[in-house]
Amino acid sequence: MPETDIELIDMRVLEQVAPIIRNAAHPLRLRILDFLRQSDEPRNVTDIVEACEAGQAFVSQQLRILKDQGILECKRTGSFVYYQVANRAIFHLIDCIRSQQRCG
Amino acid sequence: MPETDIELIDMRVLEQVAPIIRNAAHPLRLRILDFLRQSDEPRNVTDIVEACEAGQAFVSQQLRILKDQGILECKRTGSFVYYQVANRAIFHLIDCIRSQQRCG
DNA sequence: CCAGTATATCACAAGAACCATATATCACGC
DNA sequence: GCGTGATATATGGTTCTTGTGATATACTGG
Repeated sequence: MPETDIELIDMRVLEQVAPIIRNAAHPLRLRILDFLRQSDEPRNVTDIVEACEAGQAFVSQQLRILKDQGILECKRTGSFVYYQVANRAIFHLIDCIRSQQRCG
Repeated sequence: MPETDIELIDMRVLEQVAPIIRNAAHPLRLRILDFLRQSDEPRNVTDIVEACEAGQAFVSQQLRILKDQGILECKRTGSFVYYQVANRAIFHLIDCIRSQQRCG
């Protein structure tokens, strides 16, 4: 019975990481991340809205959520705001989904 | 401007996968999954409760959620119910967290 | 300053997630 | 059938999430 020497991930790490993953795990937000991943360059909000086929306000809110989690970062250029992925660990998630396409 | 030939993951796939990831992305559920991953053999509820340092009812609920998502499966042996990971894609998640320990 | 486009925020109602407490079921040995 | 340990479900208050419509702010060109 190998039950003594199991070392689990620190609960504090889990508590820190869970909301990040959880926040990424939303259809629209995954789509945004996928779009940015495929684009391979920063994209402005209008482009993202188009790619997502969703309302502007809603997309903007999702961008905010992703930015607050440190998943995205953005920079303003004139009247445009360009977003890109800041935490590349998220690419693991996207790539995993992409490579499986039938996880569940 | 490379914007035409971007092929995004099908929205239906994202809608299917998102809740699975979302449901895994919870501190206690991640801990359960981590524990089962490290154990490398099915574990009964009491063991899991101990490893998680959480209430029995609560853990049982989380197990149910994970099972409903197809992430876990279980088999009964006498009065014990043994759980194990059914969808090994989840290990990517765990391993990713484990290897980074400072995603965010 | 004004009009127009780009982006962000607010407010809200419906619904879902969280977690605890209490209670139920199930299997076993006697 | 009874008592007990193992596991599951019910219930409910609180908090978080979702997606929408309205509105605000930021920047540009004229």
